[in-house]
Amino acid sequence: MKYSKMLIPTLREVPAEAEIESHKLMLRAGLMRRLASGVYSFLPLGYRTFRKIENIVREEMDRAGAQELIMSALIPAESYKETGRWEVFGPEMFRLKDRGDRDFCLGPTHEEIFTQTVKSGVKSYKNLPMTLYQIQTKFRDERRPRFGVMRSREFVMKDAYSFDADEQGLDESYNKMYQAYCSIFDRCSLDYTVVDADSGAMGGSGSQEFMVKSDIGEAQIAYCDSCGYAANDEKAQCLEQKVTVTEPALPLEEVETPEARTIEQLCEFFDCGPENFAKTLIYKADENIIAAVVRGDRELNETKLQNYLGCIELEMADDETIYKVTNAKVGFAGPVGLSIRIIADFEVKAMSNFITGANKTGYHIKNVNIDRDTENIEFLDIRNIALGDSCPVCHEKIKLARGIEVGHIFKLGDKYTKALDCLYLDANGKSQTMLMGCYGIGIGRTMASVIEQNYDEKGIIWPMAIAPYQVIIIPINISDQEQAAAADALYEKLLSENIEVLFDDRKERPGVKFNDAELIGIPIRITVGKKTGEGIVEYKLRKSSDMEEINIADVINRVKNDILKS
RNA sequence: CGGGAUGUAGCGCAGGUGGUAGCGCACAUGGUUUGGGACCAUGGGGCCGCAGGUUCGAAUCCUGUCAUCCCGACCA
Repeated sequence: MKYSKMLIPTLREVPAEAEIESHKLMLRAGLMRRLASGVYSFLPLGYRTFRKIENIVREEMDRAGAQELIMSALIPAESYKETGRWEVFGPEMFRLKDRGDRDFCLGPTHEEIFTQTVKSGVKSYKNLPMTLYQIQTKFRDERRPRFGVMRSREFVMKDAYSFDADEQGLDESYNKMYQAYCSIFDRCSLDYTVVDADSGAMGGSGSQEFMVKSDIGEAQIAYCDSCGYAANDEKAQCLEQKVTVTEPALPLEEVETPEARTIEQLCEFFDCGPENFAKTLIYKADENIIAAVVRGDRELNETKLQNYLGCIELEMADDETIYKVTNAKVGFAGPVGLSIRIIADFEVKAMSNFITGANKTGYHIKNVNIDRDTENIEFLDIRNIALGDSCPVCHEKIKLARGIEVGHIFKLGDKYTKALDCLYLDANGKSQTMLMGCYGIGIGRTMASVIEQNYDEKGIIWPMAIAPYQVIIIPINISDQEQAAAADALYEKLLSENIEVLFDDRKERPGVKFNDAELIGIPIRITVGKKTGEGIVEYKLRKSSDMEEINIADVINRVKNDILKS
């Protein structure tokens, strides 16, 4: 392709809308433009990479035996009403009505639609297992779209759904997808980690996320270098600590703490660290009010608590409710003398002579010992794992990192197939419910993650497999007959060898061309300059700082070689 | 949804005691240039987010509204 004919609106300056590197670079390199918050258009250069990622996904899905199809993004409400998700999705679903006032939505995910399709088309165990997928646009009206295409409201996702006769089959289908995902992300040159994820209150026997470690990631992951354990922090298990030091239990003492209600204020007031407190959080779990107690310096893990309680909704209680159950304003709740159900983290059991709220506005209690001072407390793991905690597998120190979720694989079991009566007849002619798995990859997010891991101060450094073009030819002076002719001949030659080449035929100064080539991240750069007469051109890889002069006749082989090697 | 900030040319920004708009880059034309974002000259481009209000007069002051971004909350 001739550069002069292409729409590549590179920007020198960073648009004010972008905060993170991948977002800035995607705008600066002319890969995409914003249309509305969380809605983006891909421009020609960006779309080439986008399609390459799609194709890698497609090839690996096909190789794993999955079949591609495409569903409508416009879906009638009935499809979601049967499983209750028309309500569950709430305002996150883009809803609309047709001229006859019938409810529709733009699909946020397609479990129901695939299940219906399989239900009507598959009747016998002989047709199972079956895995179907699509690469299609999803719509979610996110509360807060952010970081460009990382969290957008309209995004392309590959979503696959497997249907099996039994658990063993589901495991096999799941493992095939796991392998396919590894191949996909390997081919995209992504450095990723697979972590255990929470499978939600609705059951399911397993779920894993493919995470790209990055400071801008929205998920916290815990991992262990010595045994390889890795989990999303919603899932990462905190071990029950052995009680090692036991101070003699001191008598309870009520202390007036008029202006201290946060842990920070209390530390100052009592002149001690946050680990000497236990904080008591009042929650509304469906229709019940409960208290959750964790050490002062810990974070409550709502997912763990919700899974334990088995409730549909879990939210912090409002001030009024807190006053009703604790007899005190917010900030003075404590487990001692509290009459509602109390769930405490394991760690609280190991604490001695700690401080908690007194359930009396303006007062705290010192020297609390949970076993002595309270009863009927349920102890379990309800806190977030923290740096330096023990690995639940090998007991070494846990490390923390942030991650971008680029893929998620999930054993759904019979959640949807049961609700929608997706049945098959087994070998005995008996009706059985199919078991389902679902598997997603965000295409745009994957693209942004690759950039997040592959850039320098000059711009993007595309891995060969997904670069918009493999080679860029830069004639230093296009007005120079000899250079122009040599560059053009080289261009035609590369094209005839089916190499994807961008020919920078613009009448620009060399600096402009070099800077654009580096910004858009083309892996191989061939400069046709003053040694053209001697049959010499310059050859440089984007990812390396070495530049060498090679004979024009050797270029083709060199390029082919570098493409093969990558 | 709570907190914070910003809307002036394609991009980045200035202007602000009220008098109908400016800089850099980009763009167009001509010329000089040609190995790391050239120079000179000329030129095109703006309902100053939108709507009300105050005023003889509003980019500027007031009110409302919309949009965008950041932090948080929430969430397949």
